[in-house]
Amino acid sequence: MPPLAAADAFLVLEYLAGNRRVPHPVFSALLAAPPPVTPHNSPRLRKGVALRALDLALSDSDAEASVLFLSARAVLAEPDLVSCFPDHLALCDDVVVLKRLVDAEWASLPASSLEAAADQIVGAGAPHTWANADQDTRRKLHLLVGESMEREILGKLGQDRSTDPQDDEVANAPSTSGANEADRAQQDDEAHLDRGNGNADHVQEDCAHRPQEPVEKTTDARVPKKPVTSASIKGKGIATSSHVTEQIAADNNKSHPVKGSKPSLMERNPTACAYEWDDSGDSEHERPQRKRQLPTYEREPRPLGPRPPFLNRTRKRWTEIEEKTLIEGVEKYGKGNWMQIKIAYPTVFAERSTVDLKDKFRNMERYH
DNA sequence: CTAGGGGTACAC
DNA sequence: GTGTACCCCTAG
Repeated sequence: MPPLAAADAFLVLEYLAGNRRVPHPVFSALLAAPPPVTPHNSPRLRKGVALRALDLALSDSDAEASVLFLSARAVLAEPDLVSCFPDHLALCDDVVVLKRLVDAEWASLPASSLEAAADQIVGAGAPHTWANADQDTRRKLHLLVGESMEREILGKLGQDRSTDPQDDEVANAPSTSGANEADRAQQDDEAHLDRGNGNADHVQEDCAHRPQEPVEKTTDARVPKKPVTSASIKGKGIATSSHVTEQIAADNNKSHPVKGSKPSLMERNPTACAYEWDDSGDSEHERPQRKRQLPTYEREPRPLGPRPPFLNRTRKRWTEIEEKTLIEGVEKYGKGNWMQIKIAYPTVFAERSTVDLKDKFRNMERYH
């Protein structure tokens, strides 16, 4: 894997700085690692660093309140950091209140460039971005978000991508063509981006869940009798995310200039979701609005002994959309590349594991 | 990570 | 009871 470019490292660090679940020592190590990134490039990064220093000062559980308070005051008075804190923090004279104010500061951190860019592509800004994109940009956006998401976005715009011959050309190009390799390579980037978004929103704030329409039991989704041609993507050339993102950012800028002097592709996606590692939860109905408060990596230990059957997951029937997408994925990536398929359709398969995909396809082969 | 075996739930 | 759907476990 090639070393991270400074610009990419900055984007990652800027996001991580404001992610309170990333432990301070881990973040410090990342900050110290090459390529060097100056925290002064981004208000979020600066403030994240400052809040981490404050967190550290307030985190000694053994120390008395007065000691914590003095440590915190020292941080608040540091010349490099003082401009990052609002005045009322320095005026606060109670540790408990100060901790609450710090929590509020964490919660009010601005979105990172990555999140903001994702939002522009698949989030709230998507309709505007897509509506103003020319053919070339649209094709690149397609490569980034994937077919399912593109359909969703264009659906909102009242458009149909099937009328665009160029898109079809991209989608249907044979696996040996260079165009398709680029497709694959960029879809890899898309996948990475998507995962990043999910994580981002997990921490950031509300994440509007987009359930698939509850289509009842499929009647027409049929698996091809012959196993689908396996189109392995392993070993293909992979474009770096920075190449793709820079190009699209440039194109985006052309078609609709956005705020700031350095618009980025990686904008925030309020619709993306990530799930906590919690075996007991059914993610569909219990997603807190503000997730930034999550304090720790800890996870409920699984009870020992034999596990009662089907207590971990609720049984969820496959929708027609899921089945069709699975078939499409197998046609595209080949049977057996379940991880690739899951990554390629993160929204559709958000609640399906790779094993689920494999099992479902096996059942479809068996019984259809 | 994937394939395959096998258990349980559910509809008929 | 039977067939199917969904899920879990485990070996490679």
